[in-house]
Order: sequence, then C-alpha cells, then structure tokens
Amino acid sequence: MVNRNSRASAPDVANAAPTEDRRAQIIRVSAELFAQEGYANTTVRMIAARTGLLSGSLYHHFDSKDAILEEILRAYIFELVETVQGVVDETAADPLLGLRRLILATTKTIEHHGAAIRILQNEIATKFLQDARFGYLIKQGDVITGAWTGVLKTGVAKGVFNPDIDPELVYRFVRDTIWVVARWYRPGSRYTLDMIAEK
Amino acid sequence: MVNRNSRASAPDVANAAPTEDRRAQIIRVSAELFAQEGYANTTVRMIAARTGLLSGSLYHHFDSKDAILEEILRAYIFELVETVQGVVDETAADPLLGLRRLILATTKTIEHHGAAIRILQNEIATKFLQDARFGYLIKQGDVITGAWTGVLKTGVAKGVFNPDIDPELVYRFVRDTIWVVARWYRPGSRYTLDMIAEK
DNA sequence: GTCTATATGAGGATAGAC
DNA sequence: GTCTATCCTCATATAGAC
Repeated sequence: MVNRNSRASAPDVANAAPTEDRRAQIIRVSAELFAQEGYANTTVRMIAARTGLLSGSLYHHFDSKDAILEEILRAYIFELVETVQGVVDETAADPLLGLRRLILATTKTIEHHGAAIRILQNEIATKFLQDARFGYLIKQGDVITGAWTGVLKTGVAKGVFNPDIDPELVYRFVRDTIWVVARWYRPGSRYTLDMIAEK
Repeated sequence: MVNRNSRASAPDVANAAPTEDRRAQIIRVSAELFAQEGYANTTVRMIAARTGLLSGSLYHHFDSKDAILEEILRAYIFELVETVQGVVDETAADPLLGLRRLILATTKTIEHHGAAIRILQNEIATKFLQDARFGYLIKQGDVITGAWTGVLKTGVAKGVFNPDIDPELVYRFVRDTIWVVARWYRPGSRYTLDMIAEK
C-alpha cells in the first residue's frame, strides 16, 4: 500500500524496529522492579528514572503499565510452553526421564526469566492476572499443567510412579518448589535433581 | 488515678475490651484479603465493606492500614518464635529429632496462620517490610533462623548431617518449601515428613 | 523520541454529626 | 461505634511543545 522507496530524506529503516533497544531496556528494568518491589508498588516514575527518562516518555513505547507487564510474562510463558512441549514429545515412552527433563528444563528457565517467575509467583493469586488482558496466561498455564500431569499419569499407568499421587497436586508442588529456587538462585541446580527421589 | 466507681450511668466495662470482637473481625477479614489480593491491592474500603462498615469507621479501631498488617504478622511471628524455641530446648541432644520437630511445628502453624504466612511470602521482599515499623519482624526472624541453623550445625558437628551443607541456605529452602504447602493447604501433612530424607 | 505540564481518578486518612 | 463528607497525596495517563 505504501511506496516505501518514495520517501525523500528519512532513512529507510522505519520498519526495522528502530526503538527496540529502548523497549528492551524498559522491559528489563521493569521486570527487575516488578519482581523486587511488587507490581503495585512499582510506579511508572521509578521505571522511567532507572531508564533515564521521565514518566511521560514511557508512553511513547508502551500503551500502559499493564502492557509492560504483559510483554514480560508473555515472553516467559510462551518460551516455557515450547520447551515443555518439546520435552513431552521427546520422552513420550519414558515418564521418569520425562519428569526429570521437565524439572531440569523448568529450572533452567530461571536463568533468563528469573524476574518473570518471581513476578508470577507473587502476583498469580491477585485478581488482575485473571482479568481479560491476561487470559492467555491461564490458557498457556493450562497447557503446561496438562503436559506435566500427562507425564505423571503415564508414569502411574506404567507403574513407574506411586499410584495414589494426585498428578495436579504433585505438579503444582514441584513447580512451586522449583520457583522457590528462583528466589535464592546463585549456584548450580544441585538440589533439584535429588528431589526426583521423593516420588 | 481514675476513680473507676464514680461514673454514673456507663457500665463498668470500659477497660474490658468491649470492641474486641470487631477488632478480631477486621483482623480476620484483612488477613484474608492481604493474602489473596496482596497488601497494596487491598483497599481500606474493601476491608470495611467485608466487615459491614464504611472505611472511616475502621479508624476507630486501628490507626492505619499498616497497623492492621502489623498486628496480623506480629501474632504469627511471636507464636512461631515461642514454638521454635520450645522445640530447640527439648531436643538439644538430638539434632535429627530437632529438625523433624521444627519442620512439623512450622507446618502446623499453617493451620491457624495460613494467611499470615502467605502475606509474608508475598511481601517479604518489598521495601515496606524493611521499614522501621516492621523491624521486629526482621529481629524475630533472625531468632528463628538462629534456631534452625543451630540445630543444623549441631547435626553437622555430630556427623548426623552432610558436612558440606550451608545451614542458612538449607533452612531458607526448607522454610520456603513448607510455605509452598501453605498455598495449597488442604489435606494432612504427609509430604513434609518424607522430605527429611533428602538431607 | 523526550520533555513540560496537567487532567483525572483512586486511596489513605481526618473531622464532626449522630 | 458508625456514618457522612471531604482533604490530601500520589499514581496513571494524556496533550502538545521541542
């Protein structure tokens, strides 16, 4: 529709995400603040100050404070879904290996998405995450839950896991225990591997 | 200083906590809201509405929203300190039993102080808990930490526990893992006992 | 793309009538 | 002890100059 070559002096990079650096910076700064101070306690002025801007300028890059949060969580949840589905596909025949790999893969996401996990852990119970805007979180969360419980149920069926476990409860407990690690993350993930024993 | 018998028509119960029921109700309602919605997301108007009051009336019973939170957390932390010290005193000679009992006792506090634990878990990282008003929390928290690490160090010295553990790290991890249970609390505490195995 | 200035609204808290 | 009415502050978000 637009003749991209007819513009006179403006460099032809208008569609090449010229503001991506600033956006990324805002995302990174916001994630840290949301995780450490809590979403409600973090003001747009704090975000702006740490980015080297004034608050009004943020709205050139994002529609709202909510939109920033959404982008942080979206990046995390979709990567996790992809990872989890990959593990499930590769380990369909071996539930014990599948569970091991799920735990390992989930633990590894702490490295790059530690802030997102801490935000989710702190804010997941609050209303605003159940608002329409964050519906995709519930949806993708269900996909992930399904993957874990699928592996656990297969394991039970095959006699690998204790038959009187509640798959969903076990999943949530293991997940939250991994997330606890995100709070104290420092060394390698030694403890998590041992945890498999208690199934 | 005051002649308590000289008052004319008012019943002589002025010092007998005549508002204790209302206070308790406000505390209970607030604890639930703080735990579920988060402290910052809970408004005094929400608390008042669930109590059957209007917001202004709350200030007859409490000085501020902070004061309500403080009372909730204070009740929890001091009971926990007492419990933990009792366990330590009784099990000085047997670190393994001491650890078992600490885990069990801490888990049991979930029953009556579940909301307080969830609040602490969600808000502990935020600034306001480090403010002067909540200094006692840090202080009593240190007492509890000292009790746990004491038991763990004694255990290491006696050769009961693996010598290359970091007592403080182990404590925090175990504590947080127990607190995870507080989120999904429903049945009896079966899993927690097994957990001892992984030391 | 960032700034200045400001609209708009919400939340904590207070004063005084009942 | 509760209500009505309201103050004050602070946070999100917008408009328009630069």
